[in-house]
Amino acid sequence: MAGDTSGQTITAVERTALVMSAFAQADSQHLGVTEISNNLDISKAVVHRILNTLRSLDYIAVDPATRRYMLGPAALELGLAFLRHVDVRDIAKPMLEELSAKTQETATLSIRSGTHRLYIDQVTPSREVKMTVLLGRSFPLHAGGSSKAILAHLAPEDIEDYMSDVVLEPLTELTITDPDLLMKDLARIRRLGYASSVNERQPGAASVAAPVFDHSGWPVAAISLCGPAERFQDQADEAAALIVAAGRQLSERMGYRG
Amino acid sequence: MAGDTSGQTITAVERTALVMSAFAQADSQHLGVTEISNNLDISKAVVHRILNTLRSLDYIAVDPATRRYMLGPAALELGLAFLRHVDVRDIAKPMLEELSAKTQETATLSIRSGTHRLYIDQVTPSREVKMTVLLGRSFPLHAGGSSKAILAHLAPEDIEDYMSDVVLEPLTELTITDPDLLMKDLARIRRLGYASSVNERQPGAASVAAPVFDHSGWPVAAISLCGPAERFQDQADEAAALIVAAGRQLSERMGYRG
DNA sequence: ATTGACGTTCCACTAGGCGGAACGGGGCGG
DNA sequence: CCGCCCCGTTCCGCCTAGTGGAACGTCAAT
Repeated sequence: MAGDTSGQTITAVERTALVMSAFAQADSQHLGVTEISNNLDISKAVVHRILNTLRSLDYIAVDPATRRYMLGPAALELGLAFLRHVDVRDIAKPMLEELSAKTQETATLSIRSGTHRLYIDQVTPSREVKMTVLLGRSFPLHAGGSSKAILAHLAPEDIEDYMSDVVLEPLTELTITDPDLLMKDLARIRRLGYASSVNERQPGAASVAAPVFDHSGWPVAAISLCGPAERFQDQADEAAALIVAAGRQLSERMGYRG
Repeated sequence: MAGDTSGQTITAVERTALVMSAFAQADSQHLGVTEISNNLDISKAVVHRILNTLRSLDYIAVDPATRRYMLGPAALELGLAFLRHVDVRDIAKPMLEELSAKTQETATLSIRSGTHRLYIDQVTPSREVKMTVLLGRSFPLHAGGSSKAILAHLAPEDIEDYMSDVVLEPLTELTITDPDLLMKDLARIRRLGYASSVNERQPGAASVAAPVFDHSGWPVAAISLCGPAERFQDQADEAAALIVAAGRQLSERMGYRG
């Protein structure tokens, strides 16, 4: 993944990026020229010129008293711009397409909204019998693969709250309505990294789903593969592996640091 | 001011910083090589090499389908690192909450970044019609309450520089674009201790803002209260008193000695 | 006073970046 | 369905602009 060396690069730029990363990863906010120079094995002269250049554009600030360097406001601007631009839907779209193409089943994306979750996108395969979900429709967090994938990774106290505040209403005959059973299932989901569901939310439908974490580590969305129950079961394992990988990749691109 | 050219610099690094800033300030998340090349007047080959280098270190991500570029997770890491080291935000948080609770309007915190300022935090009230600002978005120092509160308290020569170097671009129909009028307003702001603005930065929005001084006496941030113009005007005086007190308190806690 | 460590600048060398031009491919309109 | 156009990408020779070892100035601690 990272550290790809394909294509042409510029060493000066690479060094600049390394210097910035040194600040991002440092414990203390101040770093000195020599310190950076030693750590990255770049000559002091170069480190100084890089810092000086970045300073003129507010990416780096310098404390005139101590002559030490720290990150500047422009660095923050970058980070917040990333957050502003990150749109799960855009990023997930190509993944949904790939997932659907590979399995010939329906791939969906849901986001959490309080005690519910709602579908915000889907890609369906080109075949006669297939599943289609209702975009924008909201479902409680205890029924269905995507729902459980999110619920399982909330803070323990939030899960407790959900269990006590929300009545576990059944959507089908197979919806889990017993808190203890649900808790057990959630633990299993955390262990496996994905949730699976058969006829829980919709009769005749089965799914596997993985959580999507944002930069602060909370599950904000879920990505799933679903289809008609009888045929879907056959490839559930394969689908699970795919969905876990997709969830992980999507989380990374949302800024989640595993 | 910003844009200091003292000392030695590296053009490749400067260009890199400009490219990154292009992403930070862009409205859309995707930017193309040609687009950047034209805007910054850098040859396509160079832009491509810069992006490719940054990509290998996760500062930039590329959509393989569209071949367009966007900010990568490392950019977020930078921003979060900056926040970790800046304590204005932590100190201000409870004040923002109190301000918002008392007035039932939105309280914001901005910091200066060269000739701009950007929102780094906000607390919004629980009501249906309310104002929300875009965190990380940067605005020039002449438009809006928070901007003017900072500008007014810069060193006189820095204000002069700003007026002469920066075109007073209008963001709305009511943005002050006449240098003389702006100077008069700044004087008023210094006299009153707070800045107020109606429809200057955003149509339909009004605000009052106070500067926040660091230990060396320079305005590094601004704290504000803002809301929908018509309803906010009614309690502007009350809000002004609150914001002045908050600004003073925050400055003290940043090490400012009146 | 002396030392050492640090940030900063100097200077000659040459490695490395530069950019105009050519290439390849994907999308859009005809 | 084809051709056109535009975009991202790479090529290649020129030469500028970055490099880094060394020297300098400054400060703090000894």
